[in-house]
Amino acid sequence: MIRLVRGFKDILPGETGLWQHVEELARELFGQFGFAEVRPPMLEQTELFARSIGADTDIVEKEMYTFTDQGGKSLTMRPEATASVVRAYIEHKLYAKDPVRKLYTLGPMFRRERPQKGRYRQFYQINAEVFGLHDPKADAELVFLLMTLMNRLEVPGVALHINSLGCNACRPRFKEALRSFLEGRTGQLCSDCLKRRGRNPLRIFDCKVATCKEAMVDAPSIVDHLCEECRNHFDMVQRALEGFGIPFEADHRLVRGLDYYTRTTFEVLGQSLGAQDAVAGGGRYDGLVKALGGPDQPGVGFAIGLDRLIDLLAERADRFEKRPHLFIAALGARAQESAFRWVQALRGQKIRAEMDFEDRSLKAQMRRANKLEASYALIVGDRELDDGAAVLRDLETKQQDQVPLQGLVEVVAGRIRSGPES
RNA sequence: GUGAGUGUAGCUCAGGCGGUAGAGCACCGGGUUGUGGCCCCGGUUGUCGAGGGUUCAAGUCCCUUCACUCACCCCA
Repeated sequence: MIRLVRGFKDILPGETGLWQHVEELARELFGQFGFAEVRPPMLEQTELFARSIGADTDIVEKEMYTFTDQGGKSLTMRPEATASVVRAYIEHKLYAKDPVRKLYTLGPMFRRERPQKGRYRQFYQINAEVFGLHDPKADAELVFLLMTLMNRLEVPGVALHINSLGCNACRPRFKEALRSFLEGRTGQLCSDCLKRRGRNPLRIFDCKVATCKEAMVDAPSIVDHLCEECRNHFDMVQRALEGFGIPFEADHRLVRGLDYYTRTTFEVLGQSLGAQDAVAGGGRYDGLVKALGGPDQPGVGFAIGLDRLIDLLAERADRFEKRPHLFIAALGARAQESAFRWVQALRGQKIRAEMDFEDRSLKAQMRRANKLEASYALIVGDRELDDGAAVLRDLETKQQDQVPLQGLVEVVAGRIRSGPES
């Protein structure tokens, strides 16, 4: 047997209804907020990701599906969407008509990580990006959009964390302050953190090793090192969020793994997700568009981890499965033909209808109707029945229970009186 | 890449000390019921993850391997 590739998964009937529901609701909401959908390809030139995400990041260093195609080009299955959306924004000069542009996209991403709960090698994201706005209200509105989606989906137990990472002016100064703080604590840091100290000391805030956590208790806080503009920006974002009535927690230890983020960053954490508890994350990336060869336009965006979001809603999956409304049971060959016509006619009226093709026992057919939770089962018979009157009586009582098809179908035990055309 | 746990019917799982497989659910047929959801009777289903070894004999012991799960790491 050929099995699926490690870290990949099939999304099966039973779950797809929930996926569709989430996607439909998201599309509707994004539309209401003025976002337009873009669909960039899943394959890009490798360089795009090296330049945007950062050549030193884990994603680019060891997690990308990269290969050389027959033309000798290095291509990569996208590990995230922002880079592609920015590329498209620049390439098609979407800023020309109006530099302010709100875009969203939805689809699979690929990273070759060790699979575990909430982490797959092909995973799905919904991404939203806003270009052309420096205003902190843009950050806040984007977060508001994200939390509104969580609310409409009735996602249980989520918490919003926000932070500011500063800009090119103040972040380097903070990094230095952090490094000198860590000078005296070399002995307490794990080997990973010692490496991080040189490259990206901010990441040490993330470490879960007990001694590292201890060492960081008195560490300087980024918020105390922000320049005036960044501090004001962060304050305004928080005030705007309060204005929207969104509860959040300012978390000065929140950092991001992608190099392009500046100023505002945020994360939505889901309880009950285990170690991979980030349902959504995002932030501002004011230098990215320019760095990729576009105009000097700012950006803010987020990505929702759909697989994790759906995990949080999984108990309700069954509710969104599409089932036939009506199951038509037929006894005998002639009844089968009539039933077949009926089923087609009903479908033509957008009623989900089903039947058995084999001439099986009534019991078997009823059992199947039941299993499908068809709200209604009709009997169309041309076979001699012991007590046709009883069948008819039974049907009539059911019709009263469950209205939708009254008048559409008229049936008697023993033979159909009116066909689909009548 | 590192570590731990698990791999027996479609699903959930039993299978002391080795003697070549079982239950419940599901599925199929029948009975009963006001010719459907309850109940009763009967039936089908397994390369016991894969490969090798020890043994007269291995699901059960040993080795290897693969997969899954969770955690580290990283991130959504």
